[in-house]
Amino acid sequence: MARARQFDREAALDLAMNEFWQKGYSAVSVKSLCEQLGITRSSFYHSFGSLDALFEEAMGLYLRYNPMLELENPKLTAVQAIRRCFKVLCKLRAKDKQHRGCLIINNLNEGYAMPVKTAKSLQAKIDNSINALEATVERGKVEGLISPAQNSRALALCLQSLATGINTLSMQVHSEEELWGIADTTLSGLGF
Amino acid sequence: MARARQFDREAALDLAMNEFWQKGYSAVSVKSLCEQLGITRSSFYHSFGSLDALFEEAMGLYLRYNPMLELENPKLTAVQAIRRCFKVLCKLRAKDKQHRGCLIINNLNEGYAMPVKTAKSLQAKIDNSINALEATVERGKVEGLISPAQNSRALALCLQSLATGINTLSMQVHSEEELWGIADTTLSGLGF
DNA sequence: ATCTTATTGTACATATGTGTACAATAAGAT
DNA sequence: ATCTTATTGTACACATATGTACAATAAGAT
Repeated sequence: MARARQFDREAALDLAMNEFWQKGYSAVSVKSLCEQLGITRSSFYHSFGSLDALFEEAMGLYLRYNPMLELENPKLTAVQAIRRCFKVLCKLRAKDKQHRGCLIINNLNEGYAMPVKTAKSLQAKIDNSINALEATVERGKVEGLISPAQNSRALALCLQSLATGINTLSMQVHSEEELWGIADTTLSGLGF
Repeated sequence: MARARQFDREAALDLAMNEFWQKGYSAVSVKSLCEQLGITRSSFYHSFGSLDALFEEAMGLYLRYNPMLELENPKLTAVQAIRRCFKVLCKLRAKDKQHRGCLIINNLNEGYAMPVKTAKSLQAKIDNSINALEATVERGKVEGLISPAQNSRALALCLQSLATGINTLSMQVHSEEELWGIADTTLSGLGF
């Protein structure tokens, strides 16, 4: 059998995720990551392939804690699920002492620095979110809690816009009450 | 008298603004700017001092076209001004063929790459926007169009969140109708 | 014509970053 | 004990980037 890895790959991925989150893709270099990890670039390229491959892995890890997953919660009605989803989001952002906002949204404007494939995969995450919201609105119509006269796509865009706004504002507005105030007021106004 | 400048300073500032807008602060270097401008770094440092001084100038130029300026329009009621402001924003973002979103918001997550002073000046722009919105809500109360029972700061945060959401979404949602749909629906829900 | 001085050109010293190549290492299966 | 092979260490060859220093340039006021 071959020589074993001398460093903790999970811990390295975790650190990388945090770097991309805080500083953004184009401010993260292979060199600086390796220095923080105490490994050589040689080890890095062997384990991760490239910086953008690592970035994709980091996005994957990040999305394991995605508040939008609440939308699939089978115990909740569509409207409850949407409200819960925003509640969880506000709690999560307020709890973050580093006020990092959202990794995905923070990196949307770094497209030029990435391989095209990576930039597209990033944008696809937003599309997925919009689609999940739209599906939940549709579910709300079936459940009779949302008027079928409403345009589901348009409502989903309102919700995605709200999520984006809260994520970004959370970098400067740190109080959970204020963040939830935004969500609650806007959701109520939209009929949720 | 001294030797005259050989390049167009305004044009250079314009190009720099666009670079910061499209690529973000940490993806812009003095070297690449100079190469695009066909000037030496020597000339650059003489004219602009440093990259972050240029960035501050670029923000200043950018904000000369700020849709939030509609809030000060004396011919409009507070509610009209707020709606107009979002209408102008949607039009502006949809018209941008490069889908750059908002320079200020795009760079909020680049704070780590900048001198602290510059990062703070960036965040102050957001605070200014929130304060301008809050003042307009207050004006609406005076005009009798907004209930005095409402929390002005909370409503201002809802509006700032909406503006942020639209700015960011505009990088992927290019239709003016869809963007305005988000603004119109959300504004109506909030009572504007 | 000369002088002043902002601007420009060129060079230096240094730091950071990338990607590859190849030899040395070591875990554990045979 | 030997062998296999992923991992690690070291080095090479570049490319990119920063900030400063100082001499050369040229516009136009005197």
